[in-house]
Amino acid sequence: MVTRRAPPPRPGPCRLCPVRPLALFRPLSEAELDAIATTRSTVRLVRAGEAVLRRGEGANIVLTLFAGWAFAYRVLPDGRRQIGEIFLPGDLIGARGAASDPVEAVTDASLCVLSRVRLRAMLDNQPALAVSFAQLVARSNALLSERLASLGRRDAVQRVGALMLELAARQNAGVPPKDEDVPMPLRQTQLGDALGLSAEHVNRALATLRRERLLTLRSRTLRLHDPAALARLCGWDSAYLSEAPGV
Amino acid sequence: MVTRRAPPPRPGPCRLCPVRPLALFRPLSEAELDAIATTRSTVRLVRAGEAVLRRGEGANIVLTLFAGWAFAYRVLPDGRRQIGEIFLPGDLIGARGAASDPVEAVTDASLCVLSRVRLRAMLDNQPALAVSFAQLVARSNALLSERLASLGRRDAVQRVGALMLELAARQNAGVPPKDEDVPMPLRQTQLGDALGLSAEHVNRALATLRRERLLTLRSRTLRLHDPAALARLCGWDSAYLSEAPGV
DNA sequence: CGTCTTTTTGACTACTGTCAAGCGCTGTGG
DNA sequence: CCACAGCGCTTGACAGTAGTCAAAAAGACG
Repeated sequence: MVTRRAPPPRPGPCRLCPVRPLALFRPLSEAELDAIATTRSTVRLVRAGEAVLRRGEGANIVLTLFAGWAFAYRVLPDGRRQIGEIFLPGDLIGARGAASDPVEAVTDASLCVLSRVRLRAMLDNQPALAVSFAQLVARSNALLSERLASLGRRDAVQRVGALMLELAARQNAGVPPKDEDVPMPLRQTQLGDALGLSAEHVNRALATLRRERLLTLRSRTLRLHDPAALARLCGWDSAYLSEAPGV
Repeated sequence: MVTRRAPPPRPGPCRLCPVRPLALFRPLSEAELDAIATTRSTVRLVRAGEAVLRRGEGANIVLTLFAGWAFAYRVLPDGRRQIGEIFLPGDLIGARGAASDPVEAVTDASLCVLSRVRLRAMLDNQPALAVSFAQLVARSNALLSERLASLGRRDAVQRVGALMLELAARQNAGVPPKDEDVPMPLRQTQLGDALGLSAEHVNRALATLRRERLLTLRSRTLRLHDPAALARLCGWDSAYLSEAPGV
């Protein structure tokens, strides 16, 4: 039973936070951080498959993903689903406020919850924080633009390859590692929903990439055998991942 | 020759700016605005088809579109193009900084240019401005997510319909107007590049929508005959357009 | 009016989706 | 420790949507 599994790691004191360098609060000094630690309302633990943020809930809170993966999605009236942002540790969830899409956990996950009114108060007082906030959203825009290019102008094999490169790179300081095991918890159905493909076709694309000896994806683990060749095949360039200042 | 055509309107004094209610500086008082007017470095005039922002130029400047339309795009190694954000008057261009995609003018356009370092200084001093900036970036995020859903999960007719609804709504305070002429300067080739379709297929989709008496698009002018029915057909909901505070 | 761009239409190709069935791993219960 | 149940992954056959190529019609501009 899922309940038996070890829970995801709980966040500790903010000033020791291992994901802070990636997250909203990176520009703050330790002293400022201590102030926030008081402010941080709660921690949220979510199991794989459960809702991290429900429709509309974003009007009240913002979360920082501490451990685990999650994704935002939208369901069209005919039932088809499109996955938008894919969140990894350090990412900010719910930045769009009331207009935020619902978010679901891919793996068991733990998150730091911030009330939106408090966040707003903090942003009003700390311009550096507001700028950091904007930068995170700007980065998210860069990722969305890249995926838009995928859905619009890449075929199935290239889409799958480009997403694997991106997710591997985001777990490896921006560089897709060669011949190393990389966690890849997304199911093929979810990959399909993220890439605008059917799950079956994702499978066929993965088979092609495996046959070409470019990558292997088995039991939630990805291995890139030749990231450079894969990037060439997919027309993928890591530039959009850079932490380039949005302002 | 294009040069003969009347130039686009030049922006006047900031405090009288007609697009300010939509733009970055909306939260500022008239007094604060006067300070900025001094700061505003230049105005840029661009003709239809020319570059508004070149690759990498975003590292140095940010622009506010004053008049005309523009779009950001990305070119894949095989030459295919994907249009990302579509900019209308009041929109902020280049918010992603160095990572911004190149931007091209759809029509003749005029823009207010802000040096990035000055903008940064302003944001640091005016928290309201920093929050406004973050909100604009968050709104752009919402538009990108919606288009991602289009490319991933809507068929050609729905994609074209949804984009027409969005662009009509954005020119009409968020509501797609019924039976009114709406400017729609994008060529079918550009619509295709925005929607991940070939220009020919865009044309077929438009023909279908015309046949169904849902809309007419002729000589750069769009007319929605039944926005409600069109929205139903496309699974389109205007919620994502709302100016809902991102923070 | 002549030229160039944009739009339209048609025929054919190809990629991707859908439906269906079989396989396999993982975790559960005996 | 082994059989079973479920979910996820694979594979195949076929259908349908969209792309490509080609050419003509319709506008836009000088």
